[in-house]
Amino acid sequence: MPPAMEKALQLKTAELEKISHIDYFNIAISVDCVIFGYDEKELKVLLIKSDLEEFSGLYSLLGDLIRPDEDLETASYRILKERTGMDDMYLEQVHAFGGLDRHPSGRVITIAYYSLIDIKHQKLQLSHNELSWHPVHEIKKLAFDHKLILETCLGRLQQQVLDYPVIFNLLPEKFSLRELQELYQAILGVELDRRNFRKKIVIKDWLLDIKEIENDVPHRPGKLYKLKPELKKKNGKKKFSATVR
Amino acid sequence: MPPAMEKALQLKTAELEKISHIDYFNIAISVDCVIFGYDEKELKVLLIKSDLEEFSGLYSLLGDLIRPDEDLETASYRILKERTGMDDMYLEQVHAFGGLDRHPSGRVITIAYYSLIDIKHQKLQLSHNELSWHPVHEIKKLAFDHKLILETCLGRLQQQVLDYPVIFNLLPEKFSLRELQELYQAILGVELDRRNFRKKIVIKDWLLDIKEIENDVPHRPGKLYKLKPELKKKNGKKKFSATVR
DNA sequence: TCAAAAGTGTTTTGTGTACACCCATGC
DNA sequence: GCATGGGTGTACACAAAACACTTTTGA
Repeated sequence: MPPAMEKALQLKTAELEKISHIDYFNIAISVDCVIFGYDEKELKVLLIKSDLEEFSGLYSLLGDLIRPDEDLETASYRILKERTGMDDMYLEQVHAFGGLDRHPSGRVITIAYYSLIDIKHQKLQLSHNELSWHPVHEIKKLAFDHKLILETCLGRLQQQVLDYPVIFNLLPEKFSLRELQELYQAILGVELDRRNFRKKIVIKDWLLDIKEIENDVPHRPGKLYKLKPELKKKNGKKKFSATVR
Repeated sequence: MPPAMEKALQLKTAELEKISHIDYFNIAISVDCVIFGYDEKELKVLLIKSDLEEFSGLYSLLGDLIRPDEDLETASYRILKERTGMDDMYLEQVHAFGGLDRHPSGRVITIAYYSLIDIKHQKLQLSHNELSWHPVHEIKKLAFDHKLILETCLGRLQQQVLDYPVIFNLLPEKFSLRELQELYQAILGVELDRRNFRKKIVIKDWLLDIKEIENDVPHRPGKLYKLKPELKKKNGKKKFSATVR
């Protein structure tokens, strides 16, 4: 018996004695990452072809079992690093999913995170050629309960974009207000008025005018902005002052 | 080897082979419930004296390991039922906590829920005399990482009370607007203007005037209200239309 | 000179907030 | 009649939404 299991036998909880102790360790724990990207004016998610027979032909989120010596965030960052080559990505825990039959091979409880990444970022290396980006709104069916997980994470993202400067993780460092507006529209699924959008963004005081303009556009170039550096923390939304309500 | 563990060996994940398979089952999973109540104009939480030596003298949240044959919500409801005698309580998942050293007896990942209950409800039976209600704002130290869990759940509750009619689970069926306002104040930790509060509540259209008035009050009695029955679902905030923002 | 998008301001409407008085009841 | 909270309305500030024209650039 491995030491951690021995240790756990010392746990005192109300009902522990009613069930064979070893059964409590028949549950595996995984992390699944919904990795959002933005390209061609669409919100996309990074998926992999499922390697389970039960789900042949279906795609699934990127996930892995949690190792005994790593905490939840460490596991998530490991998956991101392994799959994309990047670290220091924005990451946020969303929800735990623990349905009895969610995994065909056994009981697996998963903790879902979402992550935001610039698809065009030079460091992004999709190590595995079974990985591919899929437009979020065109996804019909995924392996496991991953469609539900995706929808839950999208909902959380939609809640957060209005109050916290997280969206910039989906854009290159320099961007125009048009690109930013198109991104909001893609995430929220609404059309926004250009003038009102600009006013609202200015009020939030997130942007730095870097005194450059677009080039290579077949029309009048727009000004470029950066996210203010002090807001650039990849994780920990607690650092931003939430909107007072 | 128990069957679920055998099954799990079939799991194919990127890094599985690098670590002894059995280690993946050295992680236990629990549920912890932050059970909020409201009494004497204070928000309270139901705690139990910790039965671990390491935490002697400290209180902890109510929790238990998840059984192999129950899903997360089932485990939470079981704990609520066992400890309070009530079922059909409002319950909401908040966050998973998985720090390596959060449990002194071994690796335990916990999924935190918060629950709302009317302390005065006739069916509430605290089965175990080590259970007691503690004012949330006076709690300084708890066993494990339960202080952090409590704060996280309180934060979530504070977010939700403004947009969803969840707070009524903390009140008796009939209540006055004064009681409701005092409850909001206790949760949010702010003073509210009485006239503005009433306007805001009326707009939300959550309340039913039941044409009764308080008695036993040493002043002019206020009107009594109920939550509209169609909003009374104990769980599933998805049923309420979220505030458009 | 045309196409495409940038940039900009005013009006209206709704919401949040601050604030004061009279009323009904129990004691 | 006094203490206590119940019940109500108005004015101001700010935010959100609707809406159109001129400017700049590349092709």
